[in-house]
Amino acid sequence: MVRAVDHAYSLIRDGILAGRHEPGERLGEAELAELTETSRTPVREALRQLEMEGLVEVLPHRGARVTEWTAADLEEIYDLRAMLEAFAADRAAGRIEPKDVDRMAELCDLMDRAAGPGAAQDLDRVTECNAEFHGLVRAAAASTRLVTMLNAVVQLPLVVRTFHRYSAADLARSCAHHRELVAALRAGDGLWAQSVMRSHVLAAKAVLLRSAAAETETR
Amino acid sequence: MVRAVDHAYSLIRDGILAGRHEPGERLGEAELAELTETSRTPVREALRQLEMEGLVEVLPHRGARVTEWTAADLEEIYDLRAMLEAFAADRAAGRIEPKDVDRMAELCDLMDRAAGPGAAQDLDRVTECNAEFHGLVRAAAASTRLVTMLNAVVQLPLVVRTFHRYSAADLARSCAHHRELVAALRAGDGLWAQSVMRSHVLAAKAVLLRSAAAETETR
DNA sequence: GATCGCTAGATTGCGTGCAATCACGTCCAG
DNA sequence: CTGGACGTGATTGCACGCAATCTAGCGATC
Repeated sequence: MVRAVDHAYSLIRDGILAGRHEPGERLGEAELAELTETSRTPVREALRQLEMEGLVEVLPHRGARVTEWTAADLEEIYDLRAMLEAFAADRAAGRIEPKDVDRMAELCDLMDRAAGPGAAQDLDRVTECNAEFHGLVRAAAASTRLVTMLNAVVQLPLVVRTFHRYSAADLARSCAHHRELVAALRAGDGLWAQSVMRSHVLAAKAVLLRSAAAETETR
Repeated sequence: MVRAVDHAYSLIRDGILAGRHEPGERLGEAELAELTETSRTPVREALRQLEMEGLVEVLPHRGARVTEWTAADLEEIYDLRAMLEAFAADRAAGRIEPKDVDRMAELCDLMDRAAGPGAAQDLDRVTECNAEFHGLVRAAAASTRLVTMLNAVVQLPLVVRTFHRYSAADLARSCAHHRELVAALRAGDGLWAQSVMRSHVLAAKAVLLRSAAAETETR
């Protein structure tokens, strides 16, 4: 059996990311303890951890709430992420192993297939491959602190189920970025890798803000 | 009375930063509970928080230790910090209030005086002013997540009492950077501010690595 | 003599009880 | 009818106890 803290942590975290807990919703310790089948102690520690990662906000004597994001927050987060991912790509270019680059190329193929139009399209699979792809870059950057920071900044926008907002053109551009990044890493060119990665994240930011604006329109 | 968690947190944190706890030293929960005059519960929460900030490492069932830093770690941290502080300076250039820029200019004068040679030199006072100076930049950047990340990355090197390693020339350059940053912010030029800030942090990194190398020599 | 296993002590992980604090509804005064 | 004080219920913050796990020291076996 794993530790109760980790169990509670991933259960609460997944609950937020999957949308089972609305932003702004109150998270009572007793309630979560029942949900995770543990006591309040591990729940409290898990909440502290989630607070550090920005997924929840806890106020003294007032409990925890799921963090709410404004459009300005999202913009800020994506700018931060663009910078951090670019930095990671730069470092990765000088350290990544050929076999990891090969795996990234494989993932590109998988994503191409899963992102293709028609009934076979499987956006959840794309999300999965995308996560592994970027995970390889971060791992190659070999910086524990950078990874921690990126985790904090990357998980948040997952709440909005990003790929479902992508148009066919957006998806195509994203795949092109991935392939170009593989080329840059294979060439060991940090400046190139960094630049592609920045474009990649800023393009994602544009998609998100566009579709967020569209949502506001229709209300 | 403030919360026991905060009390324990700052006490342990200060203890590490002031060098009362050696890197690698084991931090027992019972021991810390006695030290902070609370029970193990708030100590545990404080340790979790410190782990997130990278000051301690906790292993399951094996307790917490003060984090040890290698030269490669320090280099990595300063590169990260250079990037984050530069980003903050860029954002600050577009948002900072004139009165805050004025205060920064004042702080430059104070630092000049405290850093001057002779018996009146007061490096702790320089450290203090320096902290307020950079704090104003970060506050003006208006990004809670960025501030969190910077705190995590800035506190760590404080362990090594940075300014005491500065030569007269280093100090002079640092002051020049500060004045230039004030000019860039007053001009509202984000690119300039960003560039100066990057230089400033990378210069600090060079000082640190140089003096760390010298220490290794003499051993 | 070295390595492995075992036992004892110590330490962490977790559950639970109690006091402090907060939110909310009610009552009273203006 | 509105504003404020008060009381009650619910929730968090903290202390403590017990069980699970780890570390260290000792003895046995190869």
